[in-house]
Amino acid sequence: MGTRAEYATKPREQISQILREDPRFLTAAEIHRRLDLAHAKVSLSTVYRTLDHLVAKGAVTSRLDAQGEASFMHCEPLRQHHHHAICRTCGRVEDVACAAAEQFAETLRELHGFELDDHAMEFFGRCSRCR
Amino acid sequence: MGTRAEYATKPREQISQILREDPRFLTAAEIHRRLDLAHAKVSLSTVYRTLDHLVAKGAVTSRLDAQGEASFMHCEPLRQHHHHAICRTCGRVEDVACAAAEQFAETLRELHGFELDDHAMEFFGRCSRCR
DNA sequence: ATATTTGCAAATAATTTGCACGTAA
DNA sequence: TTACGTGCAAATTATTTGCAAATAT
Repeated sequence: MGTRAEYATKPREQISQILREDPRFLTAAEIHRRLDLAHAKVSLSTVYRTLDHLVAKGAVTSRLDAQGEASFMHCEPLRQHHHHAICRTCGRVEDVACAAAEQFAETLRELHGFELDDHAMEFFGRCSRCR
Repeated sequence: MGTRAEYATKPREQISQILREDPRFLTAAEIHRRLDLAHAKVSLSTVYRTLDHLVAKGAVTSRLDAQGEASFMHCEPLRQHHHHAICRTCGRVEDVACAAAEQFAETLRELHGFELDDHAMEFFGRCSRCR
């Protein structure tokens, strides 16, 4: 019914692997470039469709970078609510537990009468390796 | 020298006014539509250029909506660092003082060795009027 | 066998740009 | 008068889509 069959294809496996091996947000174009380097002939539209598929599946998270370009990272956002700290130098992403946000929700309710139902937070700086 | 002259033109005044009168993030297309309704004949490219100008001036803030489309709001971000609470029902935006973020920076440093130099936070829910 | 996935080329849609003309100073 | 701004049409760029061929089940 609701769920449909899912085929294990080479492009999907290759794209998943690229994402699993690199904890950074990559654009469709960057992934396509890496496939080229690995001599995997996958079209750009397949990259887009596969990424959509992985996001729908819950295996990958996407965000829009500063230029408004979509980028993707291997990350199960449904597992536990958390945020990301993105290193400006190496691009590496670390998961950050969500705690302050809960507290913030309380503040918002008290000061603004605003009932929170979602939030987005991202942090930028230098990770411990790059400092 | 560095700074260049700035002319007060009708399109700029009209666009600024639209933004000043509505505390919501509006897309270029939406602003263009409102100009039309007001029988102000301004081209869409002028809307884009004017918005860029206002952002560069520091009078307007922009963000990318969920679809990746740029939207703009009258807001001087340089005045004081703060965040936004966006009402899902009416779209009205309230400024939220940044305080928890400072505290969060400390947590990040302790737990991850991550040196924070910027952050972005957005909150979604129902404002006091819409609850 | 057949449902799903892919490649290719063409279509979209937001945004930007070149350039000749208009306008504020 | 001259630097700055605008309109228009064309270019750019990321992303999506139609469809026929390929592939996994």
